[in-house]
Amino acid sequence: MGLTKTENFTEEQNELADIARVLAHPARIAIIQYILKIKQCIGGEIVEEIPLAQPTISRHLKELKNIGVIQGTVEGKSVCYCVDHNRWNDIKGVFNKFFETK
Amino acid sequence: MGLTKTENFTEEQNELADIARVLAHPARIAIIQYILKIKQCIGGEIVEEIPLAQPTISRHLKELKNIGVIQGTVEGKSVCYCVDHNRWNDIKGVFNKFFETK
DNA sequence: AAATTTTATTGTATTATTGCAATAATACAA
DNA sequence: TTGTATTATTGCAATAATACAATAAAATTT
Repeated sequence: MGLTKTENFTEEQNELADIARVLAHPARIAIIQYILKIKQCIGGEIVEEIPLAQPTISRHLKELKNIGVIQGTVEGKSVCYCVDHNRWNDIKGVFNKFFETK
Repeated sequence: MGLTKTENFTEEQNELADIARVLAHPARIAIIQYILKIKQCIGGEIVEEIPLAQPTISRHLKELKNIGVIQGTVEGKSVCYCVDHNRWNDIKGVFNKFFETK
């Protein structure tokens, strides 16, 4: 059917799967790493850094914003992106908990 | 196109994305957690535990085997599944490295 | 050998994802 | 206001993923 039966699983399992889905693309990994490295940047820099078309980057940024791992602030014509470190730590915690499953 | 341009990204980025893709389904999370909890079990037990049809479970198990996080050993009519703890630790390491990005 | 049990594979339908081109939207500059 | 720069959205095509029914495959049991 192509439709995940989320209702059969716990909130935690769905949350982890949702985050993992967003991390499941190398461009999105690369975007996170780039922003972490240079602390903050405008969208155009990401488009220059990642060899994909601007609309495609825009979609990936949207997915990353959806799970809150990055945030974009409009600054004139540009949008300044940075990692939300609180959310980043939350996500770390979600994975750590999973990996420490006893 | 629906076709990820993996050639544009590093091996590390692709590896992390590949693992994340496999974790990006709550049933696969649930399967890993279940096997970790009871140490080992046969396929039929997983089919009873997870409310999805047997062929669907079989596909999820195949994905998990593909990244090596679980292994299945044929035992008579059944297949005994367990987590490959070496690979499990590798995967932990891949995520830890990512989350420690400075 | 025939029936049974257990798991894997195939076929099919449906939905999701990825990517780019074209275009829209927004803000600043001239 | 017109133009320019930057980012977001839409439309479309191609591919991937999810799920179940049906069936196949392999080993055990009767």
